[in-house]
Amino acid sequence: MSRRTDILDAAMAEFTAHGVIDGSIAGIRRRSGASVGSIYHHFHSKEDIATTLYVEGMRDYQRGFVSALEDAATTQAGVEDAVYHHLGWIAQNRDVARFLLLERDARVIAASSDALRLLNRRFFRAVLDWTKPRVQAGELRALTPEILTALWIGPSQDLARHWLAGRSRISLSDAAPELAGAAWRSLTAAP
Amino acid sequence: MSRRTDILDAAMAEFTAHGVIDGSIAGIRRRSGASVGSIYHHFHSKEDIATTLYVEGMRDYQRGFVSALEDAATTQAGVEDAVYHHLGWIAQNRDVARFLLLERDARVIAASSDALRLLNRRFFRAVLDWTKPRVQAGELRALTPEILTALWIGPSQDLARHWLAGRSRISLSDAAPELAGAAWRSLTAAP
Amino acid sequence: MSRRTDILDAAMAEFTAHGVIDGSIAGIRRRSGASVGSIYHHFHSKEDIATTLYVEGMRDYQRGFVSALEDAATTQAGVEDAVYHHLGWIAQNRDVARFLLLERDARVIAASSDALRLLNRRFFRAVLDWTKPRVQAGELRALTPEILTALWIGPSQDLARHWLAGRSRISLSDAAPELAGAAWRSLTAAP
Amino acid sequence: MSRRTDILDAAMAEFTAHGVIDGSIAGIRRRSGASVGSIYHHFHSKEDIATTLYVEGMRDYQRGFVSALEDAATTQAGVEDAVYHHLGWIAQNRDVARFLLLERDARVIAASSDALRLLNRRFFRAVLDWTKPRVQAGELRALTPEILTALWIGPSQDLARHWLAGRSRISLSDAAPELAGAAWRSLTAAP
DNA sequence: GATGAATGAGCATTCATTCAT
DNA sequence: CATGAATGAATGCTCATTCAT
Repeated sequence: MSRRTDILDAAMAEFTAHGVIDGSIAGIRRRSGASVGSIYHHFHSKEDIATTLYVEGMRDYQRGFVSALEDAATTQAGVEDAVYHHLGWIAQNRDVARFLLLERDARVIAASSDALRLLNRRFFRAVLDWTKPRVQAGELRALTPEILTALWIGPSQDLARHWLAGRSRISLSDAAPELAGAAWRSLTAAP
Repeated sequence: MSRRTDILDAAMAEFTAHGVIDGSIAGIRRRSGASVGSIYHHFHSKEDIATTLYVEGMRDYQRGFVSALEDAATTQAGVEDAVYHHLGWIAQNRDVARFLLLERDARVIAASSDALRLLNRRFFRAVLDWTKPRVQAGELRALTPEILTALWIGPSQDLARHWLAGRSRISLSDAAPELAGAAWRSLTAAP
Repeated sequence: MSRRTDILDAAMAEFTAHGVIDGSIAGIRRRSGASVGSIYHHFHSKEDIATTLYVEGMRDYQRGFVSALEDAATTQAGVEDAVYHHLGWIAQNRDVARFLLLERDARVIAASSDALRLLNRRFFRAVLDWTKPRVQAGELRALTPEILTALWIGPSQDLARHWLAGRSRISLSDAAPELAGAAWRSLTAAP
Repeated sequence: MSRRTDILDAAMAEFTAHGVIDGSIAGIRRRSGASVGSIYHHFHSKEDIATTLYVEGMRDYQRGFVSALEDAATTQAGVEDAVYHHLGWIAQNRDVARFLLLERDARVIAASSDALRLLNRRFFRAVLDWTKPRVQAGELRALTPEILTALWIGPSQDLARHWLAGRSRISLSDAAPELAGAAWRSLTAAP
């Protein structure tokens, strides 16, 4: 089990350094100390490793997001806590976040992964289960899921992307209150 | 001049299909009809081609953005027109937009091109020149440039990203009014 | 180990036939039966292969030279035996010798190999250790190392070069007594 | 005519810097300012340029060598002056000398050149015409041409090679008297 | 004489993956 | 479980040479 973990850690570092496409098995081998054969004993392919990392990272992120919603006392607290979680999780998990947010190669993150598809379906369902009654209660505006997501998380996502790329001088936690407030206003203000 | 243009067009198609890293000179050759040698006669390297495309695309986008601001009669119109331009330009230039927004090698491209750096500096300067007096006049809130951008364009960016990846069922133009309105509220509403 | 040796043998043949620069990995592959990947598994680069051959050849030559000196009963025998060894070794190792003497990329090879630098330093030291006391004893003339080498080995080197290039009709062993005698006279005759 | 000369000068510089094989037409174009097409208007091929340079350099060297022999008052003066000329010419024509002495690629210096073959034949004939009567007169020992050359010029050649490669700390003119004297003794001393 | 766009064969090197031990 | 030698397709790029203008 240790070997497997070593390999995943090494792969995370390798992919962080070079991206999934340019990251090499040789690099993972060097960082992990495992032999090529051993890596292929634990994983089917490089894509398998990338998918595993992607899914595990995504699961962790989504779990926190849903928890933030469920633990919130009010609708406003839920909307805002989700933003705080988003920014906080990214700040706490720079490497994984960089991987989840900046890795754009569709072939690699493979919607081809059944695990990932299942994960996403459950996540969207959970978020929808939380928002729907609140929309019906008039607490949140009626928006299509895409627009709702864009208004809610889009700004944080944009800032995080620049921050992860090293192009932002302000910290995510400093920006959080502003972005959380804006999200709440965007999801509630009359048009 | 025709050859050079043919090559750029072919490269755009090739990079759209496979990304910059996996897109091959062989593919560009096939699509353009030019020989390998001819391609290298006109460009130094594959990255040079990518950078050229990137810079030309970015210039076109930024020009439209700044025009939207300068042509606007009021501050509100400027903020909203910029959002309309953002979404409209992406819808009109799918391939280029996909290249600018989804290309994971943006770091490589961005870092290597002096032309791009200059372009971006001028763009940010122009946008700042437009917003600054309006902030001082109290028409826009005083926000750090990063947060201002995130609130203004972040939601549109997020939606466009999903749309370009084929994961959105609503059209960008349908979403535009909502996002434009939200941008204006985010940049003006009292905290 | 066999594979590695096969590759070195094939490379020697390839470089003999075409030189290091024009000799190709494809040629080494064809001659050795090894795959491209296997060649690169054993060596870093084409230059690495060339350097390895160069160093091993040089080591063998130098070992014989020093042995000739150390085994000689008298100073005259040492000087002359070294000449015999020089010509004999070249005659016995045509391919390697051609590689060591005629390879125009010697500068590249020489400059890049720490192993080679070390080898040469030890060789010059060993030769100096043998000559120095004999100079002090008045058996050999006091000459700068460069001139000593030129007088001692230069004529043999010149003849060997022509012979290796196929431009000499006389055999090296036929010429040896004359060149050995001349070397001894050059290193001892009063100016 | 100027263009042709420019090209030859540029080629000399290019070949000096990179060798004939690695020196490129592009490099000659850059150094000469001539276009690719212009270069090919004046010369058939890269090899043609190399051969031209080689032959012109060789002609100049050989002319000086034969002059030294013919102008000498005595046999000893002739033998020694030839050595002086050899070292002096190399010191005065570093680049050309490097090209003539270090360029070892047989395909390039092309014994295939009729001009070069003719040149060499005449040179060897001229030298032989000078030595033969002096051998018959007992002034020089009876040696095969190869060995005679090796003893006469070999040491100077060896020293020059190291000097051209930058591996010699003593100047050629400082070494000349010693090498000239040694040459005379080698060509005359009783065996 | 001069220009430079075009050609395409050829090269060194990389890398995910397989498999015998 | 682990090792590392072996595979070979694929890639970006170079460069001497040709030729229409």
